[in-house]
Amino acid sequence: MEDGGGGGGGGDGNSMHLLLSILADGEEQARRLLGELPPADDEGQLLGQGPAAECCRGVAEQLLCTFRKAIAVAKAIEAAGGDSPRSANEGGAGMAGRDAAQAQERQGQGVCKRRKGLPRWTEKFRIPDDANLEYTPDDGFSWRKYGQKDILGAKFPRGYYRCTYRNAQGCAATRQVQRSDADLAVFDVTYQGAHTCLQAQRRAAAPPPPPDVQRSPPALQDPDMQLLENFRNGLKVETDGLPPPPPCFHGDGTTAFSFAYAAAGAAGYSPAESGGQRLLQGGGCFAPATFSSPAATTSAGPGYFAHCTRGAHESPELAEVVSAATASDRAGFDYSMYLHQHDLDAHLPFPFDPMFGHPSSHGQHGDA
DNA sequence: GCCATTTGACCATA
DNA sequence: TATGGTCAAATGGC
Repeated sequence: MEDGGGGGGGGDGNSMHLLLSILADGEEQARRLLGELPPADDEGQLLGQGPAAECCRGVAEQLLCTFRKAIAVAKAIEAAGGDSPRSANEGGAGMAGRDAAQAQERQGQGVCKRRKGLPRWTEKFRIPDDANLEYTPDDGFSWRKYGQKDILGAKFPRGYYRCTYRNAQGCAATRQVQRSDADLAVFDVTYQGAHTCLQAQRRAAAPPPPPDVQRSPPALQDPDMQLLENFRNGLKVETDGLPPPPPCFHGDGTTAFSFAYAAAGAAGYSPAESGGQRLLQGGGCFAPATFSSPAATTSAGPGYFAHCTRGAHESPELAEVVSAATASDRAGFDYSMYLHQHDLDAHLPFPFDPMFGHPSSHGQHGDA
């Protein structure tokens, strides 16, 4: 399934269309069922009916809602998987001239030259004004620099870092640090792969930081967060090639970047608007670009911002993740993290809010 | 001696 | 073929 999953492109597209067709059918039937039931009053009580009918209506509504969610997820997956790059795990297969250990390592870690199989997101760090030119963003993790390269069209070279514990603990996390051309005080830091090393575990075990200095890394130890992460992985979002979005102005006049409209373009999906943006203060703070909703997004201060461009590509786990996601509705899976109204309205012929339940609950994933 | 950084080369991808 | 990402030898600091 994984590589054959390589069929990821065309064959899966047909399957997805079939799936969408089935789901649409189910949705229609649920809708009809709902239509057959007497309407409810403002308080949800069925007019002139007993508890049984009320229960039926509730179930029918739930059914309709479930179908809508499933359709939305399927559409998002379909869109995200359209280009279906090969799985990173395939990277090692075609390699020649490298020793077996390297090939094995790459396969094992899902690493290929462009590491497409790993979750990828970009954050922005604003360094303190008094920082020297050698300053590099410190997210609290220990990184080892393994390369630097001049990037076409960029004034400053890009530094390549990997987790210090890559060898010792097999942590596949890497990051790329590049100073912004537009603002010397700003670094674009692209993370790829979550930390699986002990420092991530220590962080996970540590008491939560104050909301304005969120330091939890993308190493998602929490199963729910991992689920979210994995699901994100299947929803590719790229900002490359897009015109710069309008800046977001903070109250104090400073400017933060907004990458809200990542090119989910083809995917019709743009997560960053709410999913990834987080503003934090000053260099050294880590912006996990986690999955807070707009409501939960904190703006701890000017000058530091992060956005999430989960560029992960579909992964073999996606199906499993989606399955878990769709099945874990009661478990609090918040689809809105991934599927935003803007993104799906164009695809879905139904109102969106009901679809994701209670809007007020959005973004409260981390509240518990 | 160990570890991190630098840097040129290699290789995969687009 | 150009470009980006990674490797690994060389180098330097502790």
